[in-house]
Amino acid sequence: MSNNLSDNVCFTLYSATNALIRAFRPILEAYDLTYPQYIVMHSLWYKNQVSLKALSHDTHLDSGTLTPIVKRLETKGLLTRQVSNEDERKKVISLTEQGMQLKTDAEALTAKLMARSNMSLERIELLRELTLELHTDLTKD
Amino acid sequence: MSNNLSDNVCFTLYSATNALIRAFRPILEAYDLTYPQYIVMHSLWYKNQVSLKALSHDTHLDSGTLTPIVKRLETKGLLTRQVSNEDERKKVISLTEQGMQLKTDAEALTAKLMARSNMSLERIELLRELTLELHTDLTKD
DNA sequence: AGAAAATAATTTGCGCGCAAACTAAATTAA
DNA sequence: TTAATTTAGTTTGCGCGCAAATTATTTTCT
Repeated sequence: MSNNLSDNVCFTLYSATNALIRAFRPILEAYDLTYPQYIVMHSLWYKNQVSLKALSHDTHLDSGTLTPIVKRLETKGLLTRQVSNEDERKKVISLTEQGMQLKTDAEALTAKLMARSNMSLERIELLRELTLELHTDLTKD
Repeated sequence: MSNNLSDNVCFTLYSATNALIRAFRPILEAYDLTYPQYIVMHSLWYKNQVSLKALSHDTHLDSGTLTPIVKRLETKGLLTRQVSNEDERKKVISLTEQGMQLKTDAEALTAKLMARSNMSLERIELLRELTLELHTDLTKD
C-alpha cells in the first residue's frame, strides 16, 4: 500500500520528464527551439520530406499538436510545407538549408544533457529500454 | 551515434509519460479529475492542511501551475483554501469531506493502470527507481 | 458516374508547466 | 521605527498535448 507520491512509478516518471524538459530549456534556447520542436527537427534530420501524418507517426505526437509546431518551425525558416503533387490532402515537410545546418551542432545535445546527470551509461540505457517497453505496452491496443 | 528517435532516452521518457497520461485520462474521467489534479489529491490524502508552498514541494509542481489546479479542485468541492491565522501570506489547503471520500476508490488507480501494461512488477519497480534517480540528479543544483 | 466512406490536415477549446512580472504580508536592517 | 529585503501566492503570456469538430481531397461502393 503506497502513500508517499514517490512510491508511485507514474509520479516519478511524470516528475522526471518535467525535470528533463526544464533542464533542456536553457540549452535549447541557444537554438531558439522548445523540446517538442527539437524532437521534430531530430526526426527530420533522420528522415526528411515526410507528410504530417508520417511525422506524427515518427514523433508520437498528435497531428493537432504537430500542425502549430511545424508552422512555428516554418516561420523560423527551418522547414517548408508544400502541398503534395500526388495527393493534395498531404503536405510535404522539408528541411531548409538552415534547418539542415542545425543538425551538426544540435544533434549531440541529448548526450550533453545526460552527461550532466550522475547516472551511469548502463542505467541510462536501462531507463531507455524500460520507457520504450512501457510506451509500447500502453499504445498497442 | 544515435539517429533514430527511439535510441534517445529523452524521447522514450517523454513519449512514455505522454502515453501514460493519455491512458490515465479515461480512468480519471470517472472521478472528474485530470492527472495533475489527481497528483494534488493524492498528496493531500497523504498530508492534509498544507500551504501552497508545501504542496508545491510535495508534488514537484510550480506554484504558478498549482494555483489554478487547486482553484479548480476547490470549485469541484474537493478542498478549501483559507488564509492562515499565523501568516496571512499563506493559505491553508484542506480536504473537504467529499475530497476525503474519493480516497478509498481512487487511491488504487495507479496499480489498476500499471496492471494493464505487460511489465513485470520487478521492471516497474526498476523504472520507478531510475526515474526517481534521474529526477534527483536533475534537480539537485 | 454519383453517393458514401475514409483519410490528411487544420481549427477550437481546455488544462497544464513554467518563466517572469506583480501584489501583499512578514522579516530584517539601518 | 521605518526603509529595504524576503517570502507566499497570484497573474500573464506562450507553447504544448490532445479530444472533438471541421474542411478538403481521395477512395470505395453501387
